[in-house]
Amino acid sequence: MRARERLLAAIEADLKAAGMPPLAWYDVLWELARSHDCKLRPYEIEERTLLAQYNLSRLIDRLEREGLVRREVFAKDGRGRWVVITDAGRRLRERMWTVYVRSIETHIGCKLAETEAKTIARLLERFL
Amino acid sequence: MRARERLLAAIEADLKAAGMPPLAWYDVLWELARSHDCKLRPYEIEERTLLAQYNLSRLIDRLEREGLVRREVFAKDGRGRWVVITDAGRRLRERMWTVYVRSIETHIGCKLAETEAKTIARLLERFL
DNA sequence: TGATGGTAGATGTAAATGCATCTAATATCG
DNA sequence: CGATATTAGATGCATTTACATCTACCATCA
Repeated sequence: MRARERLLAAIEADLKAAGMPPLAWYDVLWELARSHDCKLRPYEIEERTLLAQYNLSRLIDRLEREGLVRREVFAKDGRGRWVVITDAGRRLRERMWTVYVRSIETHIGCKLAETEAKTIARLLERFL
Repeated sequence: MRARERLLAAIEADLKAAGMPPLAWYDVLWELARSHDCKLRPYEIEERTLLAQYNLSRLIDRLEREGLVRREVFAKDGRGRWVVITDAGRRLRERMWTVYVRSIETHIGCKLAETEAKTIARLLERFL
């Protein structure tokens, strides 16, 4: 819990210092960018990011307001929506990644050997 | 990050189901209860819990409003305060612990062997 | 001593979150 | 078919958090 607190604070600070939005934006944009058609249903984003439904709904509002994603109708089910990443969204994600990857290397990579990182991942994935 | 998300959600849910306040309250009460004189300076709580200063200040407001802690003057430095845990605070912490410990056992203990838990702790403490 | 800078903690305001609930659409089953 | 239940996502409202700044006090040093 504490390690996560420290690391997240450091990474968020790096993003902010580079004039970037919060990490949660990255997570959503990344899930969209790597998805099959660059679009996902809100509930799929929810599952992948573990964001709460009502938080995600509003986060999508913000992303949409910034032109990073677009909501489209989901024809097969009138209740559903597609969330589609835009070119601007894709570009922002890439720019965020250059900051993020450096941050990961600085705060995490240099403190863990490959095998150690794998060990942590193996043990922690039991909780998922 | 995800493991923490899942675990914290589960633990918070257990606390809430038992009619208890959030885990952050526990953390503060616990730091106070185990401190030398059952009192700490706000900045000490901040260091131990990693809560942000402005969040802690308001969390202490809430705890004080509930009669769980008391703010007292810190004679040696007029800028400082003592935060003192009250009997009610101590009792609440104990009641929270009975829920919390069960929650830890349910969600964590049964999924990790002692040595595995120690491995995680050893690796993650590099970030602290 | 008194100007300057730093520290401890509080707080106004804006933004985000949590909770409960709502709307609209679909699924189920008599 | 029609009533009822369920699901996807949005939203009103209260609480909490973030950011910036403030107040009060202390430390330093010319």
